[in-house]
Amino acid sequence: MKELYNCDVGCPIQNTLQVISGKWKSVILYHLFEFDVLRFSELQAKLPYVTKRMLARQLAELEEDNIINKKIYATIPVKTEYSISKFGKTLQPVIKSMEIWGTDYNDVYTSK
Amino acid sequence: MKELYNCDVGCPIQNTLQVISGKWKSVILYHLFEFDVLRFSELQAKLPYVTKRMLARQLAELEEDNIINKKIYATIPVKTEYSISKFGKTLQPVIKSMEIWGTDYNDVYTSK
DNA sequence: CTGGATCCTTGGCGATACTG
DNA sequence: CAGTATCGCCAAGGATCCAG
Repeated sequence: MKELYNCDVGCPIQNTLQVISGKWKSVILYHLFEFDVLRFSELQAKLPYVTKRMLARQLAELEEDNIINKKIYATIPVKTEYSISKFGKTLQPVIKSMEIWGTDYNDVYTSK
Repeated sequence: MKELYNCDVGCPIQNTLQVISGKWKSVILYHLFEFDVLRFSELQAKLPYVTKRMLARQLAELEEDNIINKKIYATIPVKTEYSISKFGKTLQPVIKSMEIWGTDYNDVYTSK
């Protein structure tokens, strides 16, 4: 069950949070925007501090929300590929603005 | 202690998350961007589902990060005012893009 | 290789009471 | 009014094992 933001004051931010607030979702999306298609193991490599379990959960939620597409190759061993869905691409401005800010003010936290 | 996103792969998104990932921070910022100045009790009224304790913590963290300014009037009873700092205003594109997406895709989650 | 199921620990967070 | 302090619960999340 994913966390719910029950906002009764009609704050539009809440809708966005529903989708990207997961602890690692925006980072996952960032990488997927950059590389278009990534396998599970590749994502794991990019987020080494995130456990497999959490990564799988976050991916599952993103897929539930139709933000990403999951493609399973029934080879042996199995292979999966994740990519941003058409709907997911609408989030690009959000992720991009976060990326820009994070780049501009990189020093703020690395210097701490 | 605030949660730490220890990303060693140099993902700029992480910097942004450090600042706005708190459970209610982006919503707080959204309201502060809209109203410029808000008292503690006014923020409470806008986020009725957030406990006073959590609101105070989120505000304290935002102040620590120099995102918001806190002004205390030593009257009786005490009165405080919160506003976005100069540095905090650099986050406007991020909050704004979240607001836009949330508005555009409002129906996605309200219809569920 | 890509997960799911299970167990177990931790700390996030609510409830309540207290203070200047 | 605007918080802080203390207690306690429960769910988020880690570790490990299992499976197709």
